[in-house]
Parts: sequence; structure tokens; C-alpha cells
Amino acid sequence: MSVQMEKTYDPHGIEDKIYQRWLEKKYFHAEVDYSKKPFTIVIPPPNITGQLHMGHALDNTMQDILIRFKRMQGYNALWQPGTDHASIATEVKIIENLKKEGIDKHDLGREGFLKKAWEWKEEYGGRIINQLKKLGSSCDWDRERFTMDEGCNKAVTEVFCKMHEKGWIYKGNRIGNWCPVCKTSISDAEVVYEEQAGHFWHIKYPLIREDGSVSDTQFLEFATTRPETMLGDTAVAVNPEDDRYKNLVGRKLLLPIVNREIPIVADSYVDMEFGTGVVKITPAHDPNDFEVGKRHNLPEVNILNDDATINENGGKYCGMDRYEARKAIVEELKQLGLLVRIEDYTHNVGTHDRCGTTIEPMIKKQWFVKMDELIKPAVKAVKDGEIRLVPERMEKVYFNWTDNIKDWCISRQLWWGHRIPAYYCDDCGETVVAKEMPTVCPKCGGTHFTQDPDTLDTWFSSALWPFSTLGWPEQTEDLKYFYPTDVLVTGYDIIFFWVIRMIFSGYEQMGEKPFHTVLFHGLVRDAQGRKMSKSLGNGIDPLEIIDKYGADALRLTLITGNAPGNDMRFYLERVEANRNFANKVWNASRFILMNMEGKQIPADAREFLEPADKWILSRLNHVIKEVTDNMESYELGIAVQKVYDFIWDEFCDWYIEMVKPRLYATDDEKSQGAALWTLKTALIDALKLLHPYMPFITEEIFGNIQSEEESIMVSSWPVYREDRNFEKEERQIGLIKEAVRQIRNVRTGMNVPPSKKAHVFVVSTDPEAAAAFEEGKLFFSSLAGASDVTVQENRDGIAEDAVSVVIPNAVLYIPFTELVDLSQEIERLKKEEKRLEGELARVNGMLGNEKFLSRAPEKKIAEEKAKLEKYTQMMEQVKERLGQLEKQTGRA
RNA sequence: GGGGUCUUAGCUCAGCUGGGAGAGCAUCUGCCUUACAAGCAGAGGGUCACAGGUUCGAGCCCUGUAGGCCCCACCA
Repeated sequence: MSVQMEKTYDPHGIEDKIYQRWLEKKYFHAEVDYSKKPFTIVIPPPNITGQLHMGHALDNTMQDILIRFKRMQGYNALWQPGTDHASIATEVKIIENLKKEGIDKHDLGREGFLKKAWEWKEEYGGRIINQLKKLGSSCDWDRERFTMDEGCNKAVTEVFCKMHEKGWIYKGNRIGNWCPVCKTSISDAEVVYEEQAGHFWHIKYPLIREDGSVSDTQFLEFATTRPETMLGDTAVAVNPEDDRYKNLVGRKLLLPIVNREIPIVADSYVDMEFGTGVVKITPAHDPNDFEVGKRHNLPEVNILNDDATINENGGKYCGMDRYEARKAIVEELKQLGLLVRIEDYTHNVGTHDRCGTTIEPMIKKQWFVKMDELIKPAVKAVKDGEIRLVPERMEKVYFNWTDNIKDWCISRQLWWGHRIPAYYCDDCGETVVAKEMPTVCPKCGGTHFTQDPDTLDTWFSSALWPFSTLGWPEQTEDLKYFYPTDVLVTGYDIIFFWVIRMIFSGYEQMGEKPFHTVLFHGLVRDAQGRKMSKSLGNGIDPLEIIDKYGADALRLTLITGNAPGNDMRFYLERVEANRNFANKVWNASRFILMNMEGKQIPADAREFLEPADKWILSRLNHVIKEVTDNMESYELGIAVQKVYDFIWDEFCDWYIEMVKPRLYATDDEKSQGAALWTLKTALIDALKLLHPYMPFITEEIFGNIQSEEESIMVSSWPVYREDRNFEKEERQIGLIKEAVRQIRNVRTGMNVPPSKKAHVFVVSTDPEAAAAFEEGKLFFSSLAGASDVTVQENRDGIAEDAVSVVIPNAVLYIPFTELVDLSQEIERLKKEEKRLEGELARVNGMLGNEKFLSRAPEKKIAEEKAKLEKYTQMMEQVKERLGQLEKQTGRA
């Protein structure tokens, strides 16, 4: 083979070319095949409004790694892709866009607006998919789905009707969160609390005397952060145990401005210690007050329009914005002498996560999902380990939510989304929930119906995603084969929105969990640790990084040096380091390729393996096992770190350097053949281990280095094999490495220029050690800067002033022709003596401890005993050498 | 108020079930050695936040303290 590889790896062109080839070969496509075990991941569907951001890049890199790993292991790997209609997020965007053209959504009407929305979907829906492709995602694009496509729509309707029939979906008049800008209700999960500086207005209401007149001396004082809601007050509450007010319970107060008589009620909800121990009760605009109102049968006076202006119940304030009304009402109370004081107060204000608007609690008729029964199997599944959360601590977050579960408000006053399949009889108002519009009213026989105008919370359809994408409610072959899926990969931020809801939906609809493992990742932050956001302008575009450094470098950066579920900081320097690694891999391959050029590796090459060859194969063998184990337990960062270290440190810095003299020598074809065979074999396996992380460069090199298989991504994952375990050679090369390191250290310390070679004498009576140096002479001399290597059993013929290096079972001597500073040499050996003393003290301490001997595992004791022997032997050598040198200097 | 998590080299972080402290970057020194200067070789740098406890043995397990970050709850 003759392939020209550039000196520097350039991902441009290569990545697109390779991705295109994968697509053409249909490697990403999975079909039902009972001869293989399935491994399935469903993508967290990105919003169609979205652009690929670093969070997506991380999320999808992790999924791609798992899916490529399993595919190589021989599983029938399916990565099910798709996008989410993201009802409110998209609707908000479209409205913004229309605004620029001066169009209001109501001008278009529902049909017209939806037409625009579908156009939007066509235009932007594909954008993020293309970006995912840039990242290397091996999704089965033939199966791409959309949460509002026909099948998903069918699934949604099916679930809604089923659960309604069961009584688990109901329509209720309850207090909920209302966004006055988006003019829709939102679920509790969509409210974010923000600390805001506000005020505490201390107000008093006058008491009504027994005779019905208004007191001008007796008042009840309390404080509020929202004085305008007083327009809707229907009571004032005190704690039943509060002696200060006990005698007032049952009496009435005059609600100022409105001039309504309201009762003083006793409710344990009131905290006696807080403020004056008095609370105004506004059942229509506060969730707690709503509950109090229910307990005391208080009227619910709604004072707000949908846009948060005051309605007709606000009397003269009708039509005024909520905040203007607040000012005006405070002013009027002041005039009336009922404002006691104003205090600065910071408190938490609920805002809408989409638009940031302060939400208003409002009573509205909304659809809810009853959660108490539905959640049970989802709790049990995680408790019993049926579903595993990684990292495990996420379970606490999970249970925190499930233990305090409230009914799920699923109706939204939006147009873009799944329309609620509820129909109202035009004649009698009867509600019919059905898959299609009914023809006859079961109550009055009427024949005309109007569908509920509301749509469903976007998470209602995503909750069904693991099975709706596989064909449910049809009992498809795909569903039977691929469900339950295997791993869900997602950020911990949507555990409540999505993960929990998928789990209970899976159990309820399928009678089976949707996946057995949830792998969480954290947030990708900027270099200062801040959240990347549009408003800060600190977002880093993954596509720019890919363009500059390649997708492989980006992927590696997102995966390394980070524990599951932890947030990470994104540094350009780290991308550069990983780009450098790509280049390293590239050049190692280039080196091997250049050396294979025009040569045939003999068929029997592996029969002539030398110790270095066996050493690297053995090391690789261990790495294969460890990496596979780590990946099986989702420790992706640890796994790839091991591959990285193996390739750079052991393979490149040691093995390739060891093998160079054999490749450059022309006289020993057997040795050369064995080296080439080992280089190629080890490289290919290492590339395979690396492939899930860096799919592009590994594929490119794989194609250059061999011709037996057409693609690395469908090649088989390396497995640990007993016959590649060479313990003796690992020990021997370990010795040589140690010797090389020490000699290099000595040479640098003595400022010996690399060009200056010196004869190295290895003195050893240990056959294994002697053999190691004898057989490794060739590469040992080049690595240690030796002009020649002599292995012998004693010191005969070695200059007295030779520099010496002590390693286990051998002492190496280097006689330099120049004068060596013996005092410096003694100092160095004394340092070594001190180090060994420390080691020996530690080992002796352990072995001298009876409790250690009786309680530590035998294996550990044996290890320590071996160390004792090794260090004792080395210590003897060092002492002996020191004695010689001291005698010499003493004589001089 | 409840819960989680973090505190390890100058910086950013790994360190799985307890058994001799690691990486990348940065710093210093020497090298263009025919795969790679996006490189090679060598070096310096840590009382693993603090205080106790369990253990033969603790960065790792338990308790407490201090500081940082996050989630949930939302006392008007």
C-alpha cells in the first residue's frame, strides 16, 4: 500500500468525507434482527428552535460513544434520533418573528398561525440535525422522528384518552401559574424563583364593631409584598393558638377601598412568630390563600385579566396594570391613614422560565394529570434498582420530587402543540374526550361540537418518546425488539421535566421501564465557571471549535477530566491539547505506515516476537480489559484517559523508540517483521479503543493502515486474551525502562550533551535481569545514549570512577572519559540511600506490625514482603557503591 | 427551612469498591534525535479545607466546623 499522509493532521475535509461514507454504507441503520442483541438509545430530542450548543455537543458525544462501543461489541445498536416541537419555546420565537413583520398571531388566526409554525419547523428543524452530523453522531437518520408527527400525535391522543377514561386526567378549577405575557398557564416545574429586591407594605384594616359600625381605633395590622391583591381579599387569618387575636376570630374587618366586609378566620397555616401574626387572604391569587379559602369556604375574587391588568372587580382600578395599580393603591391607603410603614424586603418571586415574566397565581380551568398512583411504579423502579441512575446521588434528587409530587397541569393556552382531544357539545356543553370528534352528544343528542382550544404541555409528548418513536400505539416489530431501550443520556437539569415523566409513562403505557440506566452529565460552563448564556454572550459555538480543531478534539475535550454528573469548564487550551493528541496519533500511524512501505509482513511474524513486542502487547491487553470495564460502567472519562496514556506514553514514547533500531537495521528480517507486525497490531487495537471517542481520525487511519476491513466503526471491539499476557517480558522491560530513566536523569544532571555517547556496563547476577539487557541491547543503547552495552556478572574491568545507577537486581556503570565530580556522585547516591531508607522504614513498619500481619489480606502482605526484598537488595548495592566511592575520595 | 455537591500541584480537574498522591496547562533546563517543535528528554511544585472518629492502614468511610456552588420548598 502506498498512502501519503500529511505531516500534520488536518481534520478539514476528512471528517465530512468520512461521515458521508458512513451514511452511504448505512452503518448507522439498524433493523430488527433476532440473531443479535439490541442496544438502544433514544436521543433527547433537541428543540426545533435550537442551535447546537456545548450542552448538546456533550450530550450527543456521550451517546455516540456508547452506541459506537456497543456496535463494535456486536450489538445491534440503534440510536433513535428526532426533534421536539417544544410548544411554548417555538411559539414564543415565531411570535417574535411575526412581530418584526408587524403581525400579531391573532391576525393570522389559529390555522394561519399553525401554517407559519410548520413552515418554521421545515426551515429550522433540520438545522440542528446537520450540526449533530458535524459532531459525528451515528444516529439512524432513516428513523428520524418529530414529536408532532403523525405517529407521535397518535400516541399522545391514545394516552390522553386512556388516562382520562381511567380518571387520571381531569379538568379542574384550580389555582395555577399564569404567565401574563405568554398568556398561558404553566406547570410548577416551569416556574423559576428569583430573588428580587422589593418592599414589605405594612397595612391595617379597621375592625367592625359589634354594632356594625367601623372602628376608628381598632385595626388589624399585617404586611404584604403585593398590596394590589388586597382588591381580592376575602378574609384575614390568624393562628387559632394566638392569644392576641383569639377573641377577634369570627369578627369582621372592613376591606378598605373596596369597602367589603371580610371575616377574621383562624387557620394553622399562619405563623404566629412571623410579623404581626396576621395574614390577608386572597384565595384567587395566592396558592396558600387558595387552600385557606377552601377550608373556610371563602369567596374567590379574581381581580386580574389575562394580561395582568386589573379587571372589573378592581373598581376604579379596572384596566390599570398590576404594578401601576400597586402604586396607586399604596398611595390611596396612605391617604386613608391605613399604611403603617414601608420596609425594604428581598424575597423570591416566581418567574416564567421562558420569558422571565413574573407569574401570577390565578384560578383557571385547566387539565391535570393525577400523579399519586401514576408515580408509584416510577418510585419503585428506582428503589429496586430496576432503573439505575448514574451517578447514584441523582436518586436523591429524583425522590425529592416524587415524594412531593403534585398533579401535573398539562393544558396550555397555546396553539403550537398537540391539541387536547376534548370536545364540548355546542348545545349542552357536555365534555367528550375521544380520539376523534364525536358525532352525537351522549347527553343531549346534539351533533355539533367544539374542540378544546388548548394544547398540551410539550413534555406530555416527550414523556412518550421512548416508545412512540418505535411505533407505539401500534404493536410494531421495532417496539417488540428495541423496547425497553438501554441507556438514557441527559443533563440533570431535566430530571423532573422529562426523566421522571418518561419513567412513569413507560410503566403506565408499556407496563415496562423505558430504559435500565440513566446517565447524567453536568453543564458545560465557560472558563470562568459561568453558565454559558446568550445574555452574557459567553457561549462558545461548538461548530466554530469543530471548524478550527476538528470534531474529534472537541469530543475528547468534552469527555476527559470530568466525573459523571459534574459540571465542567470549557477551555480552549484543553481543545488544543486534544488536537495535539490527534496529531500524535496521526504521526505514530504515519511512522508505522512509512516503515511498512514496500514491505511485506511475513505470515509467521508473530513467532519471532521479541521481549519489547510481547511487552507492548501485554500492556495493551491489560488496557483493553480496563477500558472495556470502565466503559461498561459508564466511566467514559477514565476509559479514554487510559487509551490516551497508553498511546502517547507507552506506545509512542517507549515502544516506537525501542523498535526504531530494528526497523532501521537491514540485516534481520525476522526481527523487523515481528516489529512491524506488532506495531500494526497494537496500533489497530488502540485505534479501535479510541474510535468511540475520536471516530473520524481513527477511521481515516484505519483505512490507510489496513485493507482487510472496510471500516473501523463496524469492526470488532478488542477483547482481553490470555495468550497476550506476558508477565516475564513486562518485568524485563520494566527494568530496562527504569534503567533508561535513571541514566537519562544522571546525564541531564551532569549536563552530558545527548550527542555524547558512553559505554554502559550492566552488572547483574540475576539471570532474568541479565537476559533483559542482553536481549534489549539494541534499543537500550539508543534510549540511554550508550555507545555500547556490556552485560557481565561482576565489576571487573569497569573504571573506579564510573557513574553508577542501582535498579532492582542490577547495577549499571557508565565510565565517562571526562573527570566526574565524585562528591556530586556521592551526593546523588546518598539521596538514593535516603529514599530507600524511607521505603524500607515504611515496609518494615507494616511488616513489623502484628495486627497488620494478622488482619491484612495475604496478597497485600506478600506484596510488601516482595518490596522488602527488592529494597533491601538495592540498599545493599547503594551502600556498597558508596563505600567504594568514599574510599576513593578519601585516598585522593 | 430541607437536600445535594465541592474544597487535592500556580490554574482547571481526575483519583472506581480504603493498601506506596496523578493528568493537562503553566514554570524551569537541555534538545530541530530521519513519525510528530501541535514534538522529545529531564526538573521543580501538594500537612489531599479544618477538627475529631472508625481501621493494621484514610484523599477515599463516619461525625462536626468553615467557605463555595447547585437543587427543592416559598413565611404573607
